[in-house]
Amino acid sequence: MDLARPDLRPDPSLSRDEMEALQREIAAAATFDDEHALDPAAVAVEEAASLADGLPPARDDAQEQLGTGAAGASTGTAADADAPTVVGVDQAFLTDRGEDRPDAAVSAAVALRGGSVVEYASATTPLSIPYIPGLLAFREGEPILAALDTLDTEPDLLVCDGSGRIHFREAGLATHVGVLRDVPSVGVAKSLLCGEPDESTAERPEGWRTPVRADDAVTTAEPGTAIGHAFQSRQYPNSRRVNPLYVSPGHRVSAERAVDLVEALCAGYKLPEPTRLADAHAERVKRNAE
DNA sequence: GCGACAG
DNA sequence: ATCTTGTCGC
Repeated sequence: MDLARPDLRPDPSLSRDEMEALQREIAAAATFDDEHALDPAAVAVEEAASLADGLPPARDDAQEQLGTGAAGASTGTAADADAPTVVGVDQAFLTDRGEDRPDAAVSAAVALRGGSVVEYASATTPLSIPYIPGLLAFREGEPILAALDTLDTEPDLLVCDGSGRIHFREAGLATHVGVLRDVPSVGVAKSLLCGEPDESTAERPEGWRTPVRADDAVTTAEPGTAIGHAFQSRQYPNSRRVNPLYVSPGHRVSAERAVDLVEALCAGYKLPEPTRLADAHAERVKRNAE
C-alpha cells in the first residue's frame, strides 16, 4: 500500500517517549483547516439503514449505471455514483475462551456513497500493544490501515471511532490514520479524553453543539484553543438522557467542518451512519469467526 | 502520591 | 473494548 507518510509509521518497538514524540510529529503534519474539506451536503445521509434484518447489501454502481435492473426502478442514481465516498471504521475484539485479554482485533471499513453502502471490508489482526489512554492509535492504527488496504474504493473522508485533535498531543486515532494516508478524516468519540466544553453538556436538545477547548492536559495547544465540539446527535423528547458525541478534526478539516460533516452523516441515531454500519460489520465478522 | 484519561 | 436480562420510553 502507498502510505502518504511512511516516515511517520510507528515502529512496533517504540518506547513510550518515542511514541509521544511521533505523535507530536504527526500533529505537526496534520492540517486543521478546510482547504481540502468536503461539502457536508455532498455526503449527507438521508435515511438510516435498518439493521433489524442484518446489514444492507452493497450496491453495485457499475450495474446500476448500465441499467441492469428494471427500467427506472433502481434507487441508485448517476449523482450517487459521483458522490464522494465516506468510509466508516470501527473495531471489535476477539477473546479466546478462558482468556481475559483480547488477542485479536477485527477492523471493519464500510464505504458509503450517496447514502448507501458500496463496499464492505475487514481485516483480523493479532494485538500486540495494550490500550493506553493517549496511545490508542498505536494499538488500533495498524489494524485499521490493514482493513483500509483491502478496500477497492478510495476514501474521500474517513470517520474514525475515537478522538482526532481532542488529544493530549492533538494526534488521536483519527489524526494518526488521516495523516498516514493523507486523507481527510474526523474523529467521533463517545466520551471526552481531554479538553473542556464551553457549556455544560447536560440535557441538551438534538442538534445542539458547543466547542471543546484545550485545557492544561493538551500539551501542544494554547489553552482555550477550539479543538473539537460536543455534539448532541440524538435526544429523546422526555425522560432518558442521551450523552453527546465528541467530534474533532482528524486531518484536512476544521473543528467546525468536522461537526457539520458528522451532523450530515447522522440519520436518526446517535452514531453517524458510517460508524453505525462499521460497528455492525465488525460485529458480524467477529461472530462469524467464533 | 493522587488525579485522570478515546477504545 | 468485553461480560450480559430486563426494562423503561419512544
